Amino acid sequence: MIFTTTTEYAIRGLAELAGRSSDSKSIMLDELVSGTTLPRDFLAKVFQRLVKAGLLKSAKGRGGGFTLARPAHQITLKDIVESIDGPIHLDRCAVGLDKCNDHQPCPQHDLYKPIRQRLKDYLATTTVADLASSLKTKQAWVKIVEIKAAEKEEKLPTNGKH
Amino acid sequence: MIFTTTTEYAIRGLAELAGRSSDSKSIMLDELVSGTTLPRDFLAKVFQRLVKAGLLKSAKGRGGGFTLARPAHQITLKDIVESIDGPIHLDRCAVGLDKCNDHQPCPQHDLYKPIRQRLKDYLATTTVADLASSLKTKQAWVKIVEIKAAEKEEKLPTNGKH
DNA sequence: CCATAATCGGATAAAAATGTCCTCTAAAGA
DNA sequence: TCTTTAGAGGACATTTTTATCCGATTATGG
Repeated sequence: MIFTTTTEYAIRGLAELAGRSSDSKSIMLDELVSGTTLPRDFLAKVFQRLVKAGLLKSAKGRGGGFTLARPAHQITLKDIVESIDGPIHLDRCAVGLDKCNDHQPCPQHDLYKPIRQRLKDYLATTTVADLASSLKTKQAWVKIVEIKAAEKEEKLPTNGKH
Repeated sequence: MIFTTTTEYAIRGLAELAGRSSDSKSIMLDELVSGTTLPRDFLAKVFQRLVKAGLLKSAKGRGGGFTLARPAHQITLKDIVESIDGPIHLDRCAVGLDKCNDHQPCPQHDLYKPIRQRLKDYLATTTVADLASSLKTKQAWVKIVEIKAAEKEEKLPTNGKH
């Protein structure tokens, strides 16, 4: 829900990119996806689109790779979604009446409006920098859990499972 | 966004059903879709699922058709969505980290949470009765616009377009 | 009990989304 | 200049979603 698979790859890819390149060095795809579950070849296609949309810069050949076209805090979720899916059309009527829009609202339309507005705000204000930071925090979190699990394993060596 | 095509058909179909059967008489598919853009055969499949999910009752043969399995105000959007897509998984991390959930949240997760909660509330509180009422209001609205357009047409008979 | 009328359910098709592979092109460095 | 390295982009494969069709099944009414 909310995002398509392709869009999610774009989001994750950009978050990884922003998180890994401390300075503004370019990063290669192979490096970017290592340690993640991101599908290398498909992400390549997605990144091509992001390059054309102006969110990424790419360089061929040796020392090539990808860089953010502008600072991470200036790339929003909205930018990403629109680069992939085209203009966001959250304005459609929930009931599905095509002639329904902000100028000709149905009651349902108005009920849904505040939610839609919140979503829009979220998409417009959340940046790749936020995502990268979230990603790092989360990765640290996962690591801690793994360490604790390993410690537990040591104390219970009888159970050979996994 | 938000709903898949199939889910939207389900929503629209149920709204039509609730709006057309003043009492609890059953309605045939052909009658239901007449005057709408709902695809008859595909909706038939969708309705089969809703029957199995317990939202609709169906009757074969003469005098058959579909009825709501319970009062319109007791069928929520959530019920519909889950009948089609299975349990709603709005809880996935926006960043796409699979190990992220309410017990192991990442920062992004918490930012998105209030929106998700609002969406859930909307799905849980909006009923087929609401949708049917919205639909009727809207249909009346469209009719008024058509009439006004026709009046305008009479005053400008030179323009033969349409 | 037969003709009719309606959904059910299987088969199939068409379209869109997702995923993979391979060659071309551009850039860097020896 | 030649070789290596990286993304670009076309072709193709797979999967999922959406759509259509038709015979089977079930019920009604004469």
